[in-house]
Amino acid sequence: MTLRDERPVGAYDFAAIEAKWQRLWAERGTFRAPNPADAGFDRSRPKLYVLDMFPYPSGAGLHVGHPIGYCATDIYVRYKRMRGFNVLHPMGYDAFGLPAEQYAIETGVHPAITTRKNIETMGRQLKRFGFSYDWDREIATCDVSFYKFTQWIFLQLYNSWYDPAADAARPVQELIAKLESGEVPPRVDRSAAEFSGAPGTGQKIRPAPDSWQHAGPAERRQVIDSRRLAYLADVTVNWCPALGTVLANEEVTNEGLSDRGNHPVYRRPLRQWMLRITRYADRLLGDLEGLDWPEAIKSMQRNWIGRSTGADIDFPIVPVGPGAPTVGDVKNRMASRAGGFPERPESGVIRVYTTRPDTVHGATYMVLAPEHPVVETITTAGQRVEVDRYVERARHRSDMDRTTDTKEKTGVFTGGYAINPANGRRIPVWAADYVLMGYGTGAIMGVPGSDVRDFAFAKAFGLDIITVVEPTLEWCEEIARLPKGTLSEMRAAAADRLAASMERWKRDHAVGRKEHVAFVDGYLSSHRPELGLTVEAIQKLYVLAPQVFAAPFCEAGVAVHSPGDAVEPDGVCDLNRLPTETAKSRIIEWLEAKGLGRGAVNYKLRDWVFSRQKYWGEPFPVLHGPDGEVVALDESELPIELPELSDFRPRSYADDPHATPSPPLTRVADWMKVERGGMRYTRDANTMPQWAGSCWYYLRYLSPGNGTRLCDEDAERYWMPVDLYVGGAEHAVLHLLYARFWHKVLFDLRHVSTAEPFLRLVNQGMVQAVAFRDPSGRILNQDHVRSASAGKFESHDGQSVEQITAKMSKSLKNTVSPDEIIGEYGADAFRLYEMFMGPIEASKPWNSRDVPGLFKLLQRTWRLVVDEETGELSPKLDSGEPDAAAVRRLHKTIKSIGEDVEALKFNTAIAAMFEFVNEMTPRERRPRAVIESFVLLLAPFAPHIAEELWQRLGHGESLANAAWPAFDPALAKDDEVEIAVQVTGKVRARIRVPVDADEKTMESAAMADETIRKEIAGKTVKRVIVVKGRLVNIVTT
RNA sequence: GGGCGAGUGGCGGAACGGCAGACGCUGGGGACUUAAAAUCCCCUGGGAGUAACUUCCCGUGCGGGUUCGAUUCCCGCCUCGCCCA
Repeated sequence: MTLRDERPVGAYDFAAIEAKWQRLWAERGTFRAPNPADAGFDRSRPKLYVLDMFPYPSGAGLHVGHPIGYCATDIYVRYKRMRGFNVLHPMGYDAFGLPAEQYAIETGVHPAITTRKNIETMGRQLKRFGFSYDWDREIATCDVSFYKFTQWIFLQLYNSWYDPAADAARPVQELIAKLESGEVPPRVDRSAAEFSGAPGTGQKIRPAPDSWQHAGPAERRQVIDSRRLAYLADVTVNWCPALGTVLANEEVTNEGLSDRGNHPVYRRPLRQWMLRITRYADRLLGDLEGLDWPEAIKSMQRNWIGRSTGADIDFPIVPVGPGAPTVGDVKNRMASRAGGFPERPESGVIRVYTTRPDTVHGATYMVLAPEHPVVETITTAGQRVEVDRYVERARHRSDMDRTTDTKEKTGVFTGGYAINPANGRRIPVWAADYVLMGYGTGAIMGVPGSDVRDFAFAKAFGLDIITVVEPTLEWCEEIARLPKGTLSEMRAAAADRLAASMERWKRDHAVGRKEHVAFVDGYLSSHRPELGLTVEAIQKLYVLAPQVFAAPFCEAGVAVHSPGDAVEPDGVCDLNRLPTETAKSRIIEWLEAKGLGRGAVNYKLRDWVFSRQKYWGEPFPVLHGPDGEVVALDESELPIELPELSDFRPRSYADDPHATPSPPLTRVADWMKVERGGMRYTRDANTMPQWAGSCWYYLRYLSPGNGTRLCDEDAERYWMPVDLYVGGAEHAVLHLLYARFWHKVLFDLRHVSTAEPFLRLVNQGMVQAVAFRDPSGRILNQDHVRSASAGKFESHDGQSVEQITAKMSKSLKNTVSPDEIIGEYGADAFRLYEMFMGPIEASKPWNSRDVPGLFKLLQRTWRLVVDEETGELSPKLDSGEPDAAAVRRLHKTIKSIGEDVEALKFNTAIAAMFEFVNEMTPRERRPRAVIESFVLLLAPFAPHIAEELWQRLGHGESLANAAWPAFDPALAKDDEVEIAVQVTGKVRARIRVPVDADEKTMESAAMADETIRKEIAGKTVKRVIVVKGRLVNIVTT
């Protein structure tokens, strides 16, 4: 006989109840949200758009971590519906992407089929939770009806340019008009991405035409194409010939091999679609201010955008070879830059970007990224072999690896020299991979006295180090503080170390630096270890001999040696004794006046590489012409459907770094070839990255059936922006930044009405797993552990084990499927437990042992209403006038739950429910009106049982739209409260006073208490602090 | 290395600068039962003392500070997590 058969007829049968109400909600369309134009729409109600980050439909199904955010938003929207809001709460699938394609390669099953199947499975799982989504609005990004508009948005990007005058994206037609009128000069806008330096891949950049009128069609096209928000460029990518694809940085190991398969990866330029997100950097940065997002996410985005201010400076290259101009000629040419600072660096100069132009006098060398085009031309015959070898090796290293400063610095001297424009000094030009082509101009001025990496580089290769910023005394104090030992030991060690390195330095650098040598000698004689190292001595030492230090001073200070003592006096910019900020603006003024440089803003943010050499994604709606020209398709030609393909494998090129990748789509020959107007075109064989669909899916929910527009205009104006967006913090940067970017483009082009898509963002925490560790360090899953006594656990073989928190993972066998929990306790109990675990933003461990507690709450609620033996309403329900105590408890509960749900503090809201049920359970008479109100309070959290109880209590309508119980503060108020009486901060007594007793009354009641009288006897009362309704603190001497 | 966040009973966690540990789990005791399960009630931070308690002491990672009063605010340190490098 099973347990189930023994249960009384009226027992809480969650399985039947949940199935019944899920069916009824679907049949009745309870959660259908009408759009403004639809029947049944009520404009008098306020709107609320609550969005969950949609899932990728993986074959593995959900584990208990996934739905935690969905539970939270469902409670919130169910509550808001009861408060009279029109709620939009949709769900869909992020269905294009790599895992499906990977699976297809392994099994040969078409990704469309597996994806469809996974969506069905996941949909079934999601529906078991009883979420109140409007399922009529379900979308999947891989549906043609959806990606038609992803392609449409791409066309919008392609057909737009960023108009600096409007500070917005505008149609390309406007650019053409401005070019024709001469308002905009016919300049080719080359991006840093395109300026990748490796020759021979892309189109030749033609020189800018003198005027639009005289430009030929190809020149005109280039001017326009170079301004589009979507453009083709040769960018440096991680090319893995063996896998036949380009890899993301995360997919490349530190050794420069592919994450999967350990194949060599090469950094090489490849022609890719790029999106000009960098034009939006300032707006993406500025508009963060108005968003109600977690500070951590905002700062991650700020960090990612990485705006910095500084200057671009041109360093002329010292010419070599017979008949070359002299250094003097070059200086003269630079001095006569009457036309100001050129927009693009002319040949013969190296342009750098620096955030510290004030330190330019301290630039003692230059470094070019190995990919920099000047490396090719500046390298002297003698250095050629070494440079080529170095450049080749650098191609294998990832950016991450190259810039990690724990690694030894590498580099090679090119043999060439440049001239420091600030002081006329000749300085060597190096190539080194710690400089990246993608940041700034791909070249830097080396200022070892003021930059950590330059300092390490200069030390490693014996380059000059000059201090141009005097360190602050605070910094010198830090330096004087050494880790261990007594003060005198520390000083002795510091002095010995300094003395030793100074001796070395004296040997190497004595010539021509009399002052320095004199100082060092003086220092050694007067600051022997026993005398100690003063902070002032350290400061002076750094100014004169920075090379003896372990690290440079890189903060703001006061300029020195700017210029130093050995330069030509005429026309230099004197920065000495200026604080860093003033020095920066002074030198920028000077550089701009001379045409040698200009103030500049730089971003870490790069333009977005938008092509993938994959099959399972959105095809690009463009054609490539025979001359390399791009023809964007007309909107009316959309969608461009992804063609059928049976072999998804990318073509492998063994280990040929120069092979051209051929994405899977190139194999669909008849699809690739297009003929129109007698001309032969080919399609673009790349597809869009997985981010594309998720960049705008929230707009498609607004009217998923619309076949002609991405969304209805009036629906967009009504529902947008998203009021609350809930999802994991792992999307903090990429998804949320890309989506904001697309949204702003659509906003500029007047397709949407708000500048930002997501007003409020909440990140749910991760769900971890409870695990146990035995004395040998083995991790056990909780099925192999039993609890021995309070807090003590032991394994089945009797060893005592320790409870720990671990990641939920398949390998540890500690994943929990929601299906198991729902099967045993029901969806309502599951939802309650997920929310009771702790604050929504916190990561916390799942503990299945705790679930029955929430199940019991529901059972006890059930028994408040239903007599289990008979299945009838409980005879203890009392239809008479509710008593004051019950009413008071009810109103306290209304207040707690209401406030907590508004603040998304669901764990404490559930605690209030426990308190209510604990108080009602022992009662012989339970006021029916009070219990009915409680059922409404429970409804957002445990909707199935609440609907069932509501119905049994005689209500014909669903409570989904019933009014939330009104809170009356007067009814929630207690008559008396217990307050604490402290004597000098220590609680000595607790007394009861009327709830609105004033300060005087409270004080005299406290003074009247016997223990307090004894406590303060013989002491002088200095002061009495009274906090109304809380405590009295008597301060005695 | 830098930035951000977090450290509270055996566990998950509560606490507008005002009685630390709400609420749940675990554990203990009791009622009901022939018995068990279920259910209901009571206790459950540590220590000390008492015949009884309306007793005392300690306690929110560590060390300081501000305050009548600090889990909460400020400074320094330690540990863990996340992001960036």
